[in-house]
Amino acid sequence: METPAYSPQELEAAVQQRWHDQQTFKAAATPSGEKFYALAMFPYPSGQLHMGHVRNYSIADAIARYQRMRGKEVMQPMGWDAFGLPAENAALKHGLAPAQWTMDNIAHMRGQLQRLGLSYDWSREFATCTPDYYRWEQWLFVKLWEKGLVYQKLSTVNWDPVDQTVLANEQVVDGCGWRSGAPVEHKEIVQYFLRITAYAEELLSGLDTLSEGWPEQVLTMQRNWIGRSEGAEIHFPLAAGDGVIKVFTTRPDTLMGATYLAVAPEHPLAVQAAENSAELAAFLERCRHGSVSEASIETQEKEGHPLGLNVRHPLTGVELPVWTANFVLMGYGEGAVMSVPAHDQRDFEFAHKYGLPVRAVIQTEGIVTGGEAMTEAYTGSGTLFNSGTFDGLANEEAKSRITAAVAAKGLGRKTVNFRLRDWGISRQRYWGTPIPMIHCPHCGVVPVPERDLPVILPTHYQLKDPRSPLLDDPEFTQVACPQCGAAARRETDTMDTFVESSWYYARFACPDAGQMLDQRAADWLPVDQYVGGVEHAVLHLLYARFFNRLLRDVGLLPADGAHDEPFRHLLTQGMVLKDGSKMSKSKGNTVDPQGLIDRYGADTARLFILFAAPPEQHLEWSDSAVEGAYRFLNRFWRLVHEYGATPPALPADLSAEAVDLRRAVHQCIDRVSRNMDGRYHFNVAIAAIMELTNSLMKVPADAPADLRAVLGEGLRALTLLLAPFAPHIAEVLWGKLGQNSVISHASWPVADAGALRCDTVTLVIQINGKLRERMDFPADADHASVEQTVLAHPAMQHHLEGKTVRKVIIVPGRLVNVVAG
RNA sequence: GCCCAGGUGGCGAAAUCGGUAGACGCAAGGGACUUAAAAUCCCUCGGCUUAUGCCGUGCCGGUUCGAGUCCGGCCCUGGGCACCA
Repeated sequence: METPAYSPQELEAAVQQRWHDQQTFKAAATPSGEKFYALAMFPYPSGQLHMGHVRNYSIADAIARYQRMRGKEVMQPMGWDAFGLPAENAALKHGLAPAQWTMDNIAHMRGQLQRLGLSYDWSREFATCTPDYYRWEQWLFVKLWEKGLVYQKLSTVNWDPVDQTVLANEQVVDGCGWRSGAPVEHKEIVQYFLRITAYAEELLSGLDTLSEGWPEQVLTMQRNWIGRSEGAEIHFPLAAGDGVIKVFTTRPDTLMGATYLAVAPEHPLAVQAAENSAELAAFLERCRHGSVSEASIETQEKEGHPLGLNVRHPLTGVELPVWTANFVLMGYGEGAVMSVPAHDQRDFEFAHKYGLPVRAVIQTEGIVTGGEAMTEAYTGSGTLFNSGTFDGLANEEAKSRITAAVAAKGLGRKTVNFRLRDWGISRQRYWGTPIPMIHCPHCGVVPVPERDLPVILPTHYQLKDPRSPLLDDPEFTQVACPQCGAAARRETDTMDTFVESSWYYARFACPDAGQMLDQRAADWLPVDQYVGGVEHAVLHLLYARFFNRLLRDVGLLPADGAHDEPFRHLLTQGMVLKDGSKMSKSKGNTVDPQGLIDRYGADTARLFILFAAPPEQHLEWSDSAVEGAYRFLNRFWRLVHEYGATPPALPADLSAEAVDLRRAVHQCIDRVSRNMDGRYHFNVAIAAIMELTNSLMKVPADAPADLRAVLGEGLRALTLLLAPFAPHIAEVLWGKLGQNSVISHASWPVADAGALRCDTVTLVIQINGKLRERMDFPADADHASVEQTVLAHPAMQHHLEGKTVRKVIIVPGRLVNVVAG
């Protein structure tokens, strides 16, 4: 019979229609068996699916399909992270409403995703820009405000003086506004903060519970981000007048070496001192330019200026000058540092630049500390000197002794500091969740009462400039105070879009709930496998871990310990690179996957992208390698069709050749299974599938019945093994092999231990670690007989001529190394 | 600047524990089939020298019978750095 051509377009459409009609991937409201919640990070609807999406969703779907075949009850949802800056940019550019642009993009991208044949339960889909979703964020915001977990404080933003608007770090290009080109200024405005630092200890200790399921790299990054450090808070009294400058240090042992203090340019004392010094005022003004991002602050030239005031050293009473420096961060610790040039490299460089004294107080053998000969700071451990009563102490011991001495004078204490800062969630932008607060001239800041939620974001504006249209819309801003009824003004700031992505995974369990979450969230959570880009290793993943605890603490998730962490296993996929750098919409170096899918079909696109690199590694894009995946699917298609329908039963007695082929079949099942289970080395799994296909293709059509039967067994196994990667073709070929069931719900094959057994092993024979020979041995040969056989072998005698055998190392099943000299 | 990764043939990569370096695929070259092309199938494919040899996993050094893998020190590339998502 003629083999029909493999035409993926029609085939995939038909299979997708069947899945749709049979609701193959719809998950129950509540799982009854062993549940598996598979989740890929939901996309921002930028307009076009890009390769990163295809990779992300192919990986997550392969996992979901594999777990489904392993008998788990799988739920895999999909939705849209729909608020954000690009919608405003696009709206400005094209004169559209951001809502319209966003919804059009969602419609288009939904079609693209559906074309990929991902096993989603589409009935759970939502977009975060709809009031049904963001209203619960507003509800939670008010709850957290009442609990004191939301508060207001001044914070620095990038300000474009021409466009009169706040800029995102991304919109600051070389220190200037991206549209206006004007030099960016720092501006302090009142913003809302979520008290994530109240959860710092728990977010840190929770990482220990994830050591099995999360990549070590991500855990390390989060630990460093939270940055718990033990040290001391030390107060330096002002020499003139009342008051102290508080500093935090992890090195109280070096206190006797402090020669000056440095405060942030925004520090109140710096601002106050500038009133009497034009030069200082000019310096502070210079510091007010450039991006506020940490990267730009840390890489700029280190500069400082004296404030013209002194503090007293808390122990010696000696007066030390106070400087301001552009590298001191207002947001970390107290916005001030004590400077010990001898034992801190940045202080050392700063002191040399400005001629400030260097006083060494820690010494160790072989290192010069102090004097002209010192060329860099000594930051290691050692013994104290130049330190009065502390001389001779080991520096670790000195930390607690000096802290105690300072504390005894009421000028400090031992403390724990975190690098983690509270999360500022106010955005002076339009396209986001309105912050549900009202500013009343009499009552101050008042939350919107629950009965008035949601505060709906108007969507009818046409944007003309970057300024938020909410500011100029009296229908939105004019409101009566919920407390006193007086005329009040509605808050026009919106929330950081990271808020939406911090709890969507929970909402997917109960997308239609009449409250933020209901019991179904507890039933489906935690997510069993989360898949997304490494670029989210810190921010998104930390915020979601924080939110999950907030949800627990307002009673929406059980406080049973099993629901503290939102994501049990995490796979951080590598980026798709083009020409060596990240493929991203902002860089404009994207490759449109649509052409790939149109030409070769979804199965080829998926198979190629999973085969090209292991999921965690970066994938450098290349157009040329796709053909190979397509050729393989064609080969497999022909092989199954040429074989025909239902395979015959396996005879009891198999020829040696059939036994070998059957071993290859079961080795393949074993290899693919081991590379799937928890490891997800898809590229190796697919290579094993290709390898067995090559072997099976060598079986001739007129081979003996036993060989043909093993071939049939192999084809059935291969089709099952291929199903997570190329599900459409697997579905059709499964039917071709005489199976009536849907392969998506078929059982994953299990390797037969008997078929894997092998009577002989090939050992590699080395002399001094260099490969010389290969020899076959019975699988159960003992060491003595192996050694004897190897040394007696003529080739070995030749190699060993004139040498003395000193030792023979035998690694069972692998090699023999003869040490000779 | 700080934090985290990665570096293996012409290319993407493979190598549970320290034990045959380069599976599988791409590209390339040769051949079969064909009037021809496409498709398909077969063969070769790290380097040097053409050997039963030597060298080879970014660079330098170390541990070991044995190092892509472990240790120390560098170099290069990528990602994150709190308002891109």
